Amino acid sequence: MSQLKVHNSYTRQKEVFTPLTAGHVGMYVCGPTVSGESHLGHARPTITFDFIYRYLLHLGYKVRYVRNITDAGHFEEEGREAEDKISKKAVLEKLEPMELVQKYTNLFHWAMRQFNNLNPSIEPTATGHIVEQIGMIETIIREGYAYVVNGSVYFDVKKYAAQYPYGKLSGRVLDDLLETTRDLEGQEEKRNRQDFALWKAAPPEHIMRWQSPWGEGFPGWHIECSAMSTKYLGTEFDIHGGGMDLMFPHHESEIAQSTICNHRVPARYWIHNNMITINGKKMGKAYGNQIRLSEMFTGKHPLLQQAYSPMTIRFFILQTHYRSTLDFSNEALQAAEKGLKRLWEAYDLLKKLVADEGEGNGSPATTADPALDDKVTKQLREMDEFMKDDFNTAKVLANLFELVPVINSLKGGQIRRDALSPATLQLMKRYFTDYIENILGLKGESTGDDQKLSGVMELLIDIRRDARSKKDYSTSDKIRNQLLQLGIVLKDEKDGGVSYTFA
RNA sequence: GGUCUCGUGGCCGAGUGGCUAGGCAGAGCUCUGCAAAAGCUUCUACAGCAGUUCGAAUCUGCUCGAGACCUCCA
Repeated sequence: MSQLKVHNSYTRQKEVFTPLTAGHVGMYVCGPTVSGESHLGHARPTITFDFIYRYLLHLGYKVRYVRNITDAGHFEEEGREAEDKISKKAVLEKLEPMELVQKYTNLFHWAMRQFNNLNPSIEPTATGHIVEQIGMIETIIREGYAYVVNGSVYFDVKKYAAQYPYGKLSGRVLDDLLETTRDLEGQEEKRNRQDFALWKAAPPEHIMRWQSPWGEGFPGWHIECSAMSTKYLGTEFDIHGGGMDLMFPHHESEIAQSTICNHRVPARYWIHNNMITINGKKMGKAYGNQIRLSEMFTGKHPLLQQAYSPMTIRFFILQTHYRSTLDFSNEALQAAEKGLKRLWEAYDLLKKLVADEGEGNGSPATTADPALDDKVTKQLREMDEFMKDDFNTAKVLANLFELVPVINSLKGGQIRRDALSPATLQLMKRYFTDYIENILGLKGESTGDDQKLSGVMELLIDIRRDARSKKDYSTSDKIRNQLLQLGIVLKDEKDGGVSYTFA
C-alpha cells in the first residue's frame, strides 16, 4: 500500500502525509462569512474538504474537522466607506445582527445537507470566541509585535518579517507589498501599510461591538481562525484548508499571528482548493455573476437554462482535480447530470446483480474470463492509488466509468454472468459503495420511492405487457408515450422485463 | 505595475517524456414491433515558433492569449 500524498501549498510540493499523532488528524478549514446567502463559491471548498474528510475517515484516521462560521467583523469596501458587512445588512433588513447571522447560517447548513456534506466535528463561531481572540491579541502585544492606536490594535508586519518568512505561503515579497498595496481607509493609523488589524475600535453607529482592553470594538479579519484553531486543535495541527483566494492575506496573517503566540507555524500541511469560474470568468460580486445555491437548485437565475441538482453540482466538482479551476456552464452541467445518471444506474444494477448472484454460487475464484477479471480488479485497486495521490477524484471517476460498460454488459448479456468470479463481483460492489457513497459522498436522488406510485407503475406495466402480447401496439405506445410526457421513461429490457426511470 | 497560474479534440476536463484518461455531444452498427436504454466501433487534440532528446502534449526559451492574487471574497 502506498502512502497518502498531498500537495502542500506551504512548500509548493507534494509530500507524504504523516499526522502529528499516529491515527489522528486535526483539520481546520475556513468556513463561510454568514453575511449573505450561500452561493456557488461555497460549494467548492466545502465539497472538497468533505471528500478529504471522508477519505481520511475511510483510511481509518480519527479526524477532528473544525470549520468556523465567520459571523462578525469582516470589512467590506463599498465606495469610500468601510463598513461592517453584517451590521450594515442588519440595518437594511431590520434584524438583530445575530438574527441575520442565524438566518444565513441556517441557509448554509441547509445547502450543506443538500450536498450531502458531513458535519464538521466542531463548528465554532467568531462571536463565540471573542475572549480567546482578545487573549491572543494581548499575547501578541506582550511579545512586541502589535501596537495600539486610538483603540485599535495592529500587527507589526515589518518587524515580524525581519525575523520570520512573511509571504512564504503566498509567495509575496514584503517590499513589493509596500509598493503595491493601495490606499484604504484607516491607513494613517498604521505604522506601515502592510500591517493588518487585530482589533478595530467601533465607531458609535456600529452595532456589533464588544468590550476589550482597548475599548469597544470588534476583532480583525484574521484573528478568529488563529484563536479557534489553536483552541480546538492545538498550537500545531495537521491540515489547514481553504480556498486559494484566502492564501493572502488571510492565511499569511494567520501564520504570523500564530507564530508569535505559539512560536510555530500552526499547520503542517496547507491545502487550497482552486476557484470556480462561470463562463470563463471568476465568480464574484464585481462581475455580477454570483449564483446563489438556492438559485442553482431551482434554476431561477438568468445565467441558468435549468435547475441543477445538488448531486449534479457535487459530481461536477468531483470530476475535476481540486487544485484546478473549474468552469461552470450550462453545457458542462448538463453533461455532468447525464454522466451521473449513467454512473448511478450502473451502480444500482451492480447492487442487484451481486445480490442475485448470492454468496455461495460456485467457487469465489472461478472465472470464465480471467483477462477481464484481472482488468476489473486492477481498475478497482487503482482507485486507491489515485485517491492517495493528492485526492485525484477525477481519475477515480474515470475508472468507475470504465467499469460501467462491464456492469451493463453483465446485465445485457454481452458478457457472460460467470465471466467475473463471485469474489471479483463482491469486490466491485464494495469498491463502488466505498468510493461512490462513502468517499465521494454521492447519493441517490430518487423521486419515486412512493409505495402507491410504484404500485400504479406495476399496474400500467402489466396492462402494457398484455397489450404487447396481443400486438396491440397502439395501446402499449399510448401508455409509454403518455408516461413520457409525465417525465417517466419506460424501457423494455431484453429479458422481457420493463424498467422505468424518472427523467 | 508586481507576483503567480494556465492555454488539451464541438463542450467540460485528467495526464505530464514513449503505451491514445474519462464524461457529454456527433457518426455507424447490433439488439428491438417501434422507441428508450444498453453494447460494439468511430471522427475532431494537446495555442504558436524554436530548441533539448532516439522520441515531447509532457522539459527549455521566446511569442501570442486567458485567468488569479496584490482589496471583502470560497
